[in-house]
Amino acid sequence: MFNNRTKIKHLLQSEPTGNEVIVMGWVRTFRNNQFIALNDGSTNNNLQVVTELGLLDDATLKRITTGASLKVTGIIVASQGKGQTVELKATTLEVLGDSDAEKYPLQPKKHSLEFLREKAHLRFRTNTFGSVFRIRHSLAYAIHKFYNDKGFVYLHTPIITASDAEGAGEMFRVTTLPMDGTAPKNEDGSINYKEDFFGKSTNLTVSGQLEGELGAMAFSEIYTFGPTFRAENSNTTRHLAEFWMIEPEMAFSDIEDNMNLAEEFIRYLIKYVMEHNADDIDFLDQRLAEEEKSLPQDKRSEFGLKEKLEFVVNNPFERITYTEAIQILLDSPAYKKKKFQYEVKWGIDLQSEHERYLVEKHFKKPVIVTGYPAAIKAFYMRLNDNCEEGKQTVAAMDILAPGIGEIVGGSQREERYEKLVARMQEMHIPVEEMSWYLDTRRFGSVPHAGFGLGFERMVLFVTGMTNIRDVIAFARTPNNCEF
RNA sequence: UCCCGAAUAGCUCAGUUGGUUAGAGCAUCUGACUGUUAAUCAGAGGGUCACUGGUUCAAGUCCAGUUUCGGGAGCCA
Repeated sequence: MFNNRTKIKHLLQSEPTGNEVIVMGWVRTFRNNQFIALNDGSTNNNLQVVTELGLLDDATLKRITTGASLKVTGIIVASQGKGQTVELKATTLEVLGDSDAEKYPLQPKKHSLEFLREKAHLRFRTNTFGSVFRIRHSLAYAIHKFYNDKGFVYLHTPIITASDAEGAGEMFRVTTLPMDGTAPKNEDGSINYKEDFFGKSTNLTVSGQLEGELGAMAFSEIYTFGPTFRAENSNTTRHLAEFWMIEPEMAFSDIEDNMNLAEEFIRYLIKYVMEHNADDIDFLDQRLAEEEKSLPQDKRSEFGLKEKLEFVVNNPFERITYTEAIQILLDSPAYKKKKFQYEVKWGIDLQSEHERYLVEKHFKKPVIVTGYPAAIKAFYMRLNDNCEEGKQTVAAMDILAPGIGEIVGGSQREERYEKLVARMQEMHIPVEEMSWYLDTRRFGSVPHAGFGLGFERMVLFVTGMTNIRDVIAFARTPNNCEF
């Protein structure tokens, strides 16, 4: 019975046909006892519902409050007012759900993002979060479309894993053993995980990459897209304890192919959203422009949101090696004026301030850095041949985005069995436990490469939002697991 | 985890060198108006000044600790 309704987005694009339609939605504001701004989440633009005098009794009028849900039957007519071309002249109106005006937290005014973060269950009903989450949806859809169209197989890698060799940070433990001290113990007093649900110690995944590689060794190209968990005590605007990650993995590919795919991928996603969510991008663009007005001159960004997205779509990313990056930093005015807090020399991991300088000051566009020192990168990355003495590098690549920092991290994988095993031993990775992984190098090993793209960081970049907690529905961060 | 900052009405914020009864706009409620666009006009209600302790004749204001939030750093996507 509810399916004969018309969506507001559709109605707003239609002519004043004089046809009778049914709409349902939530009241944003009620003006003049006569004009209802109704929203159903299909767009930020509200439908103006006009109730003529005498249509509704006083008791019903009082129930039309911000947040209340309505079913309205009416005629689509040309609007006499200025803010819209068509409006709905109501013939019948039913309040589906009341919303106590004294208790409903959202007002028809601008709220701070901090306040709305505490009301995450209701913030979808605001323009900003409406736009953000419609865009998030579009991005998720576009990701599947991109890889599907290229013939990649969507592989669901496990959420629960016994592998603790991924080396990507602290993990959340998964167990059914009691926490009150009565868990079975070994002779040395440590917990006996043989008695646990899986017969071993298990955790939530920090990456699907290693399993992804197994898939790539059969399907040639796979991608994963799922939740990832890191138990790091990170309190920043770009880290979550539970986040989503896309990890493509391609056989018969090297670091060049990897960079090409990542760059094409990012550009595709931006283009898709600019085409399919133009209204939402416009809204966020204006919102950001308003925000910027209240900032001091030197804190304002050079580009508006749309300008930034268009620029990224139309200009190739800068590609430099780690060694070149270090040289640029050493030659920079910032370095000479001792502006950097951290030391710059070959062998260091690039700090935020260094990445920001390269991306925001020097190149002013996304930058792909390749060829990092082996000592600061993971065991599975392919050792580059013919390196200078003492400067062994790996075929790693990080994509650094303005305002976000690292948005992609990837590499060509070490496909040579002996070199991989030697590297694992060097880095104290338990080789026996990883024999399933090493089997790919024993049986028909091929050059292959892949990367991880942080989904929420991508949403941040496309929406121009600045806090990662505002682009995921219910953020999980240290000390916060509400809703 | 470290550094910096903040916490006053439902929301956003003001509150002077410590000194009467802590204010404004918006929201809410009551009434008026009825082609409005975050409607407008008039009136009303609304406060554990985050918490705990201290200094003082006197603390929203000063000090210490705690909690929470924000920004930055590290870890990373």
